Parts: sequence; structure tokens; C-alpha cells
Amino acid sequence: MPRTQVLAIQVATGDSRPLSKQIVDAVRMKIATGELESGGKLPSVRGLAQQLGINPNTVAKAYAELGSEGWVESRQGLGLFVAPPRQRLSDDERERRLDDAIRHFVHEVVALDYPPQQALQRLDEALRVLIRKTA
Amino acid sequence: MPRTQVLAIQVATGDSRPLSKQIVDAVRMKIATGELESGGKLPSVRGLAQQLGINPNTVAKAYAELGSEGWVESRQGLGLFVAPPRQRLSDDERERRLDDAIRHFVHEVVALDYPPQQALQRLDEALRVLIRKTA
DNA sequence: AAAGTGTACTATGTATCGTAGTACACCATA
DNA sequence: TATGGTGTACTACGATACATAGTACACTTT
Repeated sequence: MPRTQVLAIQVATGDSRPLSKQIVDAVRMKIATGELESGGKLPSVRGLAQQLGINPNTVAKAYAELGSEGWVESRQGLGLFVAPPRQRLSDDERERRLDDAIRHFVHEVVALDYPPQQALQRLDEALRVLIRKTA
Repeated sequence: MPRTQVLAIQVATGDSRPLSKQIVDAVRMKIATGELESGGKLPSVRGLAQQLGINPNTVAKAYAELGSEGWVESRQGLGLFVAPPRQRLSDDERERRLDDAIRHFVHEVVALDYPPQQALQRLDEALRVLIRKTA
């Protein structure tokens, strides 16, 4: 039986993102970087809720989204486990959502009047964390 | 007296962004790229609302935000005009908001399992529109 | 005087988010 | 068998954001 991983996660109500999205982002990142290995067990809904000091329903909502996106799988009565890697979205959907993300970032750069080249460099550094795993 | 510019803008309820933000983004972009020159006059609140088929209050909200950010200025009874370029945000605020934007983009790349190098290249192309004006 | 300008209100309806409580089927173990 | 832990599915409430609707006011130009 896989051992439950600790999941060093922290959430903040002051964050611009909803609590459930903060959890989804954090778990997805840990899976993508390999910190959470395929087949590993996630903390229980009630356990993580108590650890974070938030409502169990909020954790359940985050877990439901991770499940619908194919990142985790649930075994009845046992818990949630990291799913094996697979294609999770259609190519069209991927392109559409990346376009949205690019548009969002460009508009923010414009709003801040931030030097584009410098912004690009900052983003390049932030993306390096992923290159090892995705390459 | 400056002539009212036409402002080729279109909004869509299907867009993920609120209507008011769509307007703010579009106007900011046109100012940043030089399509709207400093001192140019913007369409009236009621005029743009009719053109876009939305409520005047929504346009007023967008204009209010553009005003508070320093992109436009209002002259009593005359209308809204593009303000001269200036420093609009503190360096700390700029860095904080860019960090947010970077985090958002990275998380989206992870969620899509999109090749980071490819995403960076796509963003580089999207940012080229700004380089001419900002450089 | 009339029309057009930005701005400031109140009000209504819709949607999202987080919290709270309850309930159910499933599994492992004492 | 009984108990406790698992994910999941509901309902309900309050807070917030968003768009719409309507009204009103001070200002400027014609």
C-alpha cells in the first residue's frame, strides 16, 4: 500500500486566487515537477482541510477538479492517488487556453508598462523549473 | 479641439474577461501601441455603450479604472482624453503584479502540460507588438 | 435654452466562492 | 460484525463581483 505523502502546501485568503484554485495549482505543480510521484497517495479531504484550516468542501472541490483533469484518481474508500501521465486535453483546447494565457500576460505587461524584454527574461527563469521534467 | 477617435473595439459576453476589463485592456493596448495618441479624445460613455450594445454604466466603470490608472484624463463637460505618459505605479507594485502574472502563466503552462520552450516562444512573438513603442 | 459630457447614486438579477451541515457507499481493521 | 476513515453528493447561507436599469447633478458647448 502506498504511503501518504505529506504535501507541504500553504494557502492564504489574501491571495488573489480562490482557495480551491491555490490547492489545484500547488498539487499540479508538485506532480509536474516530480515531487509527487505517480501512484503516490494524497492527504485525505478532511485531513488536508484541517491542516490548512479551511473547510473540507473546499478541498473536495479542488480534488474534484484535479480528478476531472486526470491528474489524480480515486479508489473507492481508499483515497486519492496520483494518476499515471497521459494526454489530458485536445490540441485545440490546449492552443485556445494558451492563447488566453498569453493574452492575459501581454495585457498585464501593458498595464504595468513593464519592459517586454525584461518580462520575457523573468518568465524564462520561472519556466526553468519545468524544463527538467518536461524535456 | 481634438477630434474624437473612432476606437475600433469589440466586446463579447463569451469572453472569459468581464466586459469592463475587455474595454480597459483594449484601450490600454491602443494607447501603448500608439494607435491612440496623447491628447486624443475618447468616445463618450453613452456613445461607446451604444456602439458596443452594452450598458453605459459598464463603459463608465471601465473609463473610471483607466482614469484611476492615469491612462486618461477627464475635462469637465468635455469628455475623456488620453493622458500624457507618466509613471503610474510604484516599483514595488509593478514587481508584485508581474510576479502574479508570471505565476499565473506558469501554472497555466503546467495545467496544459505545454512545452515550456514553445510557450516562451509564442509569448515572445506576442510581445513583439510592444517593443517598437516601449523601446 | 438645449444637448452632450463625466460622474455618482440606488436597485435588481445572476454567478462564483467559501463555509456549514448532513448523508451515503465503499474499504480496512480491530 | 462493528467501527472508523475514505471520496462524493447534496442543501443552505452569506459575501462578493458583474452587468443591467433608472435617475440625478454639475459642467461645457452650441
